[in-house]
Amino acid sequence: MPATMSDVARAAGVSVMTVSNVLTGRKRVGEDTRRRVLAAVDDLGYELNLTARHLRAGRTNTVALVVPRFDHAYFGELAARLARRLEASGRHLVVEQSGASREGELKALTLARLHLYDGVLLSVVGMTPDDVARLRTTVPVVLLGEQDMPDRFDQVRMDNVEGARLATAHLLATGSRRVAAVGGSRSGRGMTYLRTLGWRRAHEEAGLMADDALVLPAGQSDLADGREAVRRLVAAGAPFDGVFAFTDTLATGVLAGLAEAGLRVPDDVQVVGFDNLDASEFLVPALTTVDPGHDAMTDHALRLLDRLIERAPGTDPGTAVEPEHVTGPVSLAVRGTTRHTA
Amino acid sequence: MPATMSDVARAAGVSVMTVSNVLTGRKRVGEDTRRRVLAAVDDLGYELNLTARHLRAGRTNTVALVVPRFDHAYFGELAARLARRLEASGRHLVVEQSGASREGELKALTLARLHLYDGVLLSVVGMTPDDVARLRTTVPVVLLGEQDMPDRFDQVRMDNVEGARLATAHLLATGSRRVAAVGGSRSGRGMTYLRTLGWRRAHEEAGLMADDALVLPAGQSDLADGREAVRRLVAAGAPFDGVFAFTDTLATGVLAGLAEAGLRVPDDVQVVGFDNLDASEFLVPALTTVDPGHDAMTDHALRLLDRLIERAPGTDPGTAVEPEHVTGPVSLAVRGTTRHTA
DNA sequence: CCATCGTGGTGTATCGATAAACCGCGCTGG
DNA sequence: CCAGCGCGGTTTATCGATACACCACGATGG
Repeated sequence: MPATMSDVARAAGVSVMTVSNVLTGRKRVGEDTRRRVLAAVDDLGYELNLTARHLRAGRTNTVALVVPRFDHAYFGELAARLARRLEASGRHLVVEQSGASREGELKALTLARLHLYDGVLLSVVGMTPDDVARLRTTVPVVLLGEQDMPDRFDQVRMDNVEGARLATAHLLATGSRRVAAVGGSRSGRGMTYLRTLGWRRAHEEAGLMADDALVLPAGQSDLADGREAVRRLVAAGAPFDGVFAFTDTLATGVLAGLAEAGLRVPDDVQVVGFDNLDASEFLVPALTTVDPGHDAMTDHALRLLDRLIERAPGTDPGTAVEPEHVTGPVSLAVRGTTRHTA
Repeated sequence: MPATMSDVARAAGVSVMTVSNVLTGRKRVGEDTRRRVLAAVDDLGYELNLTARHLRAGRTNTVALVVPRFDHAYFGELAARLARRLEASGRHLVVEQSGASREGELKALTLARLHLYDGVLLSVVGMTPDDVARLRTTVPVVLLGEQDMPDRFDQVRMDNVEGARLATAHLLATGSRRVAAVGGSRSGRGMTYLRTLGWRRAHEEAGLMADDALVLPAGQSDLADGREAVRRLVAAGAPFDGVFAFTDTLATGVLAGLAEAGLRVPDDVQVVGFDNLDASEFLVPALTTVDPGHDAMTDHALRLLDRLIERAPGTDPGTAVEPEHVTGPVSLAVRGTTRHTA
């Protein structure tokens, strides 16, 4: 039975409102009364109930980040960056998991869990643009999706096609001729499709033919999938001298697979990843990878979210801000898994 | 202006309570009325306000995990495991970050409490036993700390000393004679101290002398710290033929440092980590590491938390459950960074 | 033939904090 | 001499959902 505000009020011989005022400092309170209240608070071990405050005030100073999975390094780093920024503005980040499934994401959204937060950053993976379009929520939401989502929402994306093109072009420019696309897929609209597109485009630009047999899909376990992809390539006897792995985690698995197969990196096979995770620089050899401009994306996401949150009080549909779709700048971090020349 | 329950009630021509009953299914409602209500809900795009429900019900079906940092693989994996278990019992996990500092942990705990989570799993790092002892909380809390905390709280720990002893003993048994302790510290009570203790103990048991000069502290950035430790060892010209890194992340950095220095693993230098992260198996060579019995720890933590949550309604101090301190079983996952024989 | 029960609903108090209105009181200025 | 005001509070209404008591009405049973 936690102490409530009126317990404190009674103990201090004042009204609840006075206790509230002392605690929030929103109104002047006599020094004497103030001390009595604080003493009572201390005495009863009282703690403010944020739920109640939220109900009344409509603000939580808390932003949620909904990610597909807790155990993906990319999202961990994303969360850390966001938390740092939010902390600076006196706010708070909590992370929730959607389970990387369409159902999970929908549940995370419709379950009205959203109302617990001032705003939500939603990493869309499983949901289709249609699902998103159907969302009826009044809570400020910014999508961190990979694919292009309906205009109704703000969205921050990576430039998947360009990043993939950069990665593949670099492999081709440094001498690789048969570049596998690990994590790719020939259909859909998601990240995998877009990066496959970039991979294809780089081939075209180099006047080369992309071989669809080198497109290897990934499943749920990136590390194992990356290794498995190499195993399959080797088993199939398909010649390959380069790998564009669609995430750094997949690339890590790929490196393991190559080592297992006795293939040297970058001498026999060059490898490029995507994400530029903290750990990638420390792999042996250090991973060449696409840097999706983390900081720029973080900045954009928070700017868009704040814009929505500011507007919230009025919520005048007339003055509705025009949703923005921004795309981060990509670049290539060249390291040890690729050669410097052909 | 989001639609409220009474908006729905008005639209459907029923009372608020009936709407509530339809939505929660807690009471029987006539099929006809039910349909009208659902239609109105759909029509107005109504979303349940969890904040209000929580305020009234006093339950959230949500458990919070407070970790030092979002961007540490260990905590990501921990969160994923916990979420999986909680999901199975119809509950929900949210993750918060404390910033690895004493203040951060205290603040996070306060916030967590205020948010009316049903329970909190707190990864203690910065707080001292004294801080913990001072905590006055009515919310179910289970500590996931490294060091031993006051009896008043349930706590799940790794067997740090034994794990470190195992790791070091393995290095010594397979021929290493000068084993660096990367991430170690000669004082304090925390994880670093305990693992240093295990490192020392293994030496004693082998009748060898542990050299304090081989204890290298780590800072905030494990990956860089691991690499830096090797650089320092090499620069100092201190001979060493084994490394016990206090986390797998440090070990990853160590491997990078060794590669940079042209030292072969495991031929010139053997390496053992601690944590058995998912990625560790995929490093090249695959990392030998201490497995802290993740599943057992998860099970224990949730069992203890549930016990506290069950008891919560009554909260009779007389029937208070006796707090438990459990320690997970550690074992060694032997892989490629160590040899099989001396 | 009346007491009892089940069905499908309604009314009201309540969770804890807070915004806004209000209220004595002593002081000041015109 | 009185309107006006700053100070230090108190009262009241409210946020949105839900627990609980209650009620009308028809069916059931002994």
